[in-house]
Amino acid sequence: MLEKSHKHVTCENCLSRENSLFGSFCGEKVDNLDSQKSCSYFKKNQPLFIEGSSPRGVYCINDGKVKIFARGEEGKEQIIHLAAAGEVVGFRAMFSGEPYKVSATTLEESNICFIGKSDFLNLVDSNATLRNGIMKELSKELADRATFITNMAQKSVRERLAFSLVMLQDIYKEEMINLSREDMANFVGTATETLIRLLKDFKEEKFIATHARRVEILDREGLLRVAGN
Amino acid sequence: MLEKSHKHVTCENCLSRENSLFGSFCGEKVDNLDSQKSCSYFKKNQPLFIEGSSPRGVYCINDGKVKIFARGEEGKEQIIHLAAAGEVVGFRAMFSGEPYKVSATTLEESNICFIGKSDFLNLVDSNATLRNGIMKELSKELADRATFITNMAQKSVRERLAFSLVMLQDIYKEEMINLSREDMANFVGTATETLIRLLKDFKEEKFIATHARRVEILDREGLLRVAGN
DNA sequence: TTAAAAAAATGACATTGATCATGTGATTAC
DNA sequence: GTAATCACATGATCAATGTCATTTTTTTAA
Repeated sequence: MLEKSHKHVTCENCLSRENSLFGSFCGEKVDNLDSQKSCSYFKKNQPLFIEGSSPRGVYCINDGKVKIFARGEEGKEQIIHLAAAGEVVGFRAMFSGEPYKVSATTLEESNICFIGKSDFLNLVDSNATLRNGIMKELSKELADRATFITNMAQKSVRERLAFSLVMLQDIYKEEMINLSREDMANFVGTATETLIRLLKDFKEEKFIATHARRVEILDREGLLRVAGN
Repeated sequence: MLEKSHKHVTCENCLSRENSLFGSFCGEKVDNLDSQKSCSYFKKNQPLFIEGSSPRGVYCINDGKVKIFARGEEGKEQIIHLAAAGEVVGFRAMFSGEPYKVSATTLEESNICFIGKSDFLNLVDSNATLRNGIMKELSKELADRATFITNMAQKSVRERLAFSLVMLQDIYKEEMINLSREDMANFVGTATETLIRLLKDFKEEKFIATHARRVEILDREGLLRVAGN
């Protein structure tokens, strides 16, 4: 596995920056950003921030994956969003002026840069392109969540799992999906046992294959058909 | 019932404006806003915009209520948000640059003002307070939807209905809740029959009373207890 | 390498809540 | 005023899915 802990990252040659909120930055803006950020290595299952605490800044994922989740009453996690390289997480609560309503934890070892609250807010104030990018991002995510809610309310677990697997493939790209069954269940919104049973069904129906915990998508179209999308 | 069709509304003395996104406006800004808006009367169940169409501007509710909903596969509505006087609806899609992913329809007769896309975007560009208000609003709503998703995934219909009734009371204030059983079911995310049965249970347990279709909350605390919040 | 712990998998069972059928009451249109 | 339509309500049924118990496999740590 990639040894992420020794990577040295500058914003200038950060590949993840290209598609990120900071993708429009160039020249001295990049240098400026680089001087404001601090970069650190996160182990698997290490929290970036937790529900109830106050935001201190934003996290820009250079490499790795992060789950954003809320906790229901009995403490059960509901994963709201999975963030991959290039995504900036944690800025929503900074605008709302309230403590975090969700938590963020790494799903694998990750390199993640941090930008302090005031630096970030100054950037937003002084850069219209960044600002528009953020408004666009917030709006898109709002639309995504409307779909999420509708799926949750109207689709069966089987349909939601099929859809989730396709989404997961988009996040994991060429890699195989590598999530614990519990996390997967918390993403789909079901019990772990139910999730495992349905994965088995999908395996028998040749939609997927499993290699230990890793899941390989064999028939994306088929899954989309099951999902009814 | 109030005869809303003949109201004449100016932004200056619009009570709903106070708590709205435009609450910070004063002096010529208000006059300016007033000259840009057009105000119209909407009948009950009249659409403001529908899923798939492109945003032409934003709608500011002076009086009345609006449901924001998505449609699932078989066309079943899922109500994502209920908007009351003072709320501005329809601006999210304007920032995302995509067609509406949701629809908006009045729930009762309403007075609603319209501000065209370019006028609104100019306002946003030139007014930092408005902009911050919008970012705050978007972020808060994002957090609300995380809770919504978690409730959907982890709570029983009974718990969700209890919680929904409390939310509805906050929207209807001193008035009684006046929603069709179908709309209520589409808000809670259940079948109409199930909703009706549970309302009956709550009636027997003295949490609510019904007057024809109207629902009166008798025991808000009790409902919150049932909801587990 | 092996023991211990954690995660995954399977089975049995109970329960929720959706669906379909039907009836009753309220509102609308002519 | 009456028919027709729509919303509300209730009953019966059953599949989907959650829960609890147990076993097997995988991972971790000594």
